[in-house]
Amino acid sequence: MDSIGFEPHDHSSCIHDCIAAVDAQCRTAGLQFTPVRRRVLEILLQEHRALGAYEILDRLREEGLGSQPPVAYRALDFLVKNGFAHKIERLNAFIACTHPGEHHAPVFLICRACDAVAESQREPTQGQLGQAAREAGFVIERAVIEAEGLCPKCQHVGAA
Amino acid sequence: MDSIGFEPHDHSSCIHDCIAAVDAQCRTAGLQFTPVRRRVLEILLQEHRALGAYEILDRLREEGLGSQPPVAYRALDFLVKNGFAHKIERLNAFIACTHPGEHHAPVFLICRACDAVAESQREPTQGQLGQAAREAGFVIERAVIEAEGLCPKCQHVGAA
DNA sequence: TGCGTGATGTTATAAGATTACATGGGGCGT
DNA sequence: ACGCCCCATGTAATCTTATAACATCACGCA
Ligand SMILES: [Zn+2]
Ligand SMILES: [Zn+2]
Ligand SMILES: [Zn+2]
Ligand SMILES: [Zn+2]
Repeated sequence: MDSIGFEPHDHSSCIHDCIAAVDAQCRTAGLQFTPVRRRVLEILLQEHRALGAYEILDRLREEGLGSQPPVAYRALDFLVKNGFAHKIERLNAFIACTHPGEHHAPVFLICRACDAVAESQREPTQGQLGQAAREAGFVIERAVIEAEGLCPKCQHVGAA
Repeated sequence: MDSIGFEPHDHSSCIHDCIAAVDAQCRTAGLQFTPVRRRVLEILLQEHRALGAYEILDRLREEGLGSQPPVAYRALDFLVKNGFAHKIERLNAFIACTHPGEHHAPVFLICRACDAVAESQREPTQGQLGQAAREAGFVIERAVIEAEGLCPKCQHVGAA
């Protein structure tokens, strides 16, 4: 569960740890970490890539956990609103957060070849976006920062 | 047609100049700046905000320039591909470019109150996104950088 | 027990985007 | 002039993504 998602890691513990962390946070914050919500987060955690809402819904349906779009969207809304997952605007898809709960401004690196997505974080009010905003007198409340390109693994595949 | 879109400016000349610039560029590059494509760009230029494809299509339909989605999407594809317009992923909407033709990496500031959108530009491989990418060994090919918040005008309206 | 709040279940529909196929005009070599 | 290719456009149908609206249920609490 490191900040960058392209390196190999112990994935089963990655899932388990993250669920446990979110579970604890929900308890503390008085949020209901219900079966559907938990399952959706697990589904997202199983991949380090973004899943569309309807892909998630398909899996829920197979498991008898709900079959209509609002079921998936509501669970995703909950996860996103509370910082346990993020929406990748560029893909209209969702991904589990790799630093759940911490107040953060995520930055995504999306591999166009293998679809892996890495999450990093940066302070958005600093850097070039912050500078552009200050010049314009604009107050940033939320920032979408998503880069598309090739992850380390896929660069080597195509290159000689 | 300055880089930041929140300041007042001579809008009619802004439209005219931009169309003329794109027209010249198309001629140079051997691209067909057809009536539909021109009209879509004009429609986009009339607002400094992002328009959905179907909003554009509605206007085209009123003018008898085409009534089916592909007409709008094809014109938008042309404009986006050639750098005359941009898609705002966060809004699923499109906006005219304020520096048409120049090879550039746009950064958008979106006012959530009045929907105005300002385009600025920064070199994406520098700054914090570039740093995150380098740390991960990721090669950026394209970056979506969109900030939501309040423009200068709308900050003063809400505040006392 | 009765009430309020928040989660779910379900139907229908809105909004955004693409596929596939038909049509039509301009340039070009013959 | 003719046939051909390329590209833009016209049109129908379909697909994907997302939300609105309303019914139901379970829990905590007065
Ligand atoms: Zn995160
Ligand atoms: Zn990859
Ligand atoms: Zn631009
Ligand atoms: Zn504003």
